[in-house]
Amino acid sequence: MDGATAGPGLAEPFAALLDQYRFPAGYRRMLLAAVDAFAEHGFHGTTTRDIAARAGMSPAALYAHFSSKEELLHTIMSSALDLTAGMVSAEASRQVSAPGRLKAVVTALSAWQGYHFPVSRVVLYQLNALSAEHLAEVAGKMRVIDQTFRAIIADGVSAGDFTVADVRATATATLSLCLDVARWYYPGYRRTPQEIGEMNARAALRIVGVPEPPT
Amino acid sequence: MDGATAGPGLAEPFAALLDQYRFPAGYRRMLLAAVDAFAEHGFHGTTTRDIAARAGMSPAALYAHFSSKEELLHTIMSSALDLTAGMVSAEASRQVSAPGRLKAVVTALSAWQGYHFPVSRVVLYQLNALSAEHLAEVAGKMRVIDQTFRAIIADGVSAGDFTVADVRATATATLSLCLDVARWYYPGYRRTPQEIGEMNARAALRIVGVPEPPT
DNA sequence: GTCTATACAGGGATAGAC
DNA sequence: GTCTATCCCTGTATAGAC
Repeated sequence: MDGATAGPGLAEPFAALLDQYRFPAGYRRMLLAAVDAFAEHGFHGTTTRDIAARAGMSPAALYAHFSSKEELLHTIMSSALDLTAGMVSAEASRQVSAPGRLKAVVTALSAWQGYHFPVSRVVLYQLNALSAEHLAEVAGKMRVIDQTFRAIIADGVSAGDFTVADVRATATATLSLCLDVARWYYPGYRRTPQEIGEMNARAALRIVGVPEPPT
Repeated sequence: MDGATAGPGLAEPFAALLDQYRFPAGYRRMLLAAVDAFAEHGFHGTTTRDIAARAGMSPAALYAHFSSKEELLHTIMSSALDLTAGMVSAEASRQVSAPGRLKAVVTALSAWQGYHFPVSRVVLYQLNALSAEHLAEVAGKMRVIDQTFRAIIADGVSAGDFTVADVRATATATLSLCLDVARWYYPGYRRTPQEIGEMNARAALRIVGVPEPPT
């Protein structure tokens, strides 16, 4: 339980994205400290004292901003998923062809999972620490991303670009490529998140039966 | 924290595999109860009282078999990984060609991750609850599986069967397909673990540039 | 909105009988 | 090897001052 006191932390790239929310300073410090702590030790393995110490504040300061540790977790997941889903939707609409859209979303989401691996780990692996209500809400946000993948693959099949036996299963497989990056990626890995994204896009296109990527 | 008292639990398929270890009855019940509890709530979210209740024993009975909760976790991971790595090696040696071996290991490992999803979740997502020594040992066992995948892909490239840009990255991608099954699979899913394995094998072969699976 | 101090429940582990 | 009883620390959350 070392935990760097204050300082940026591994969630620094995520911090930049939070700017658009205009959160109060203390609230924001606490939130980012919690992302790093939850990613390292999990929700139940993290104490409110640890979060507060990383944020450079007293344990009680947490409750000026959040009613409970669980609400803090929910805020992290909810904002992270809004940003992720928005990014995926934006990437999907930057191209028209199904191969172009699949390449764009797999590249971007894979890179995102590496670049933002602390918060992505929290989102993927701390779901069952949420209350039933919060879990249902968060699961709904995740479903939006899944449906984007399904729609792209279904379109590619309709257009005759893709050859797949099962649209839903293929969406799951291509999503697995992207999401699993958050599990194994670590800073200093020999490839950048962007490079990982490009290789995964190539793999995803092969999975749907497109041997060479579109330009 | 409901938790079915005693009874088989979702780790029942794993229980059958443990027979070869000839563990004492109480030890075995405690171990299986812990698999279900850790898979549901995580290591830190599980109490020794919860484990004992699921096993139908008193909290103190745990310490007749394990010196600590962490040692119990380590025992689960270590035995599960031995069984998994053994299964993967056996599948890899049942075929001679690289395409045949890749198909065999991806099918078997994907099905395994679905069939044994509780223990697989514990192995994949509770690693940082281990002591440094235990983590190093467990990571070594995981590396064996990764190297099996790398060897198959390298062989396929050498033999001219596969066309990949990066052997290690391709091993990671095909492994992601298999391992991520443990994250999203749930009992009652519309496809059986075996069917998931077969679809993932098809996807993995496409990733390495084999358009149609070998028979 | 931040602090110090603290209430109070919960959890890992042990003692000692059977 | 299993039980009952319990120790004692840790952790979430609150009270109340500034």
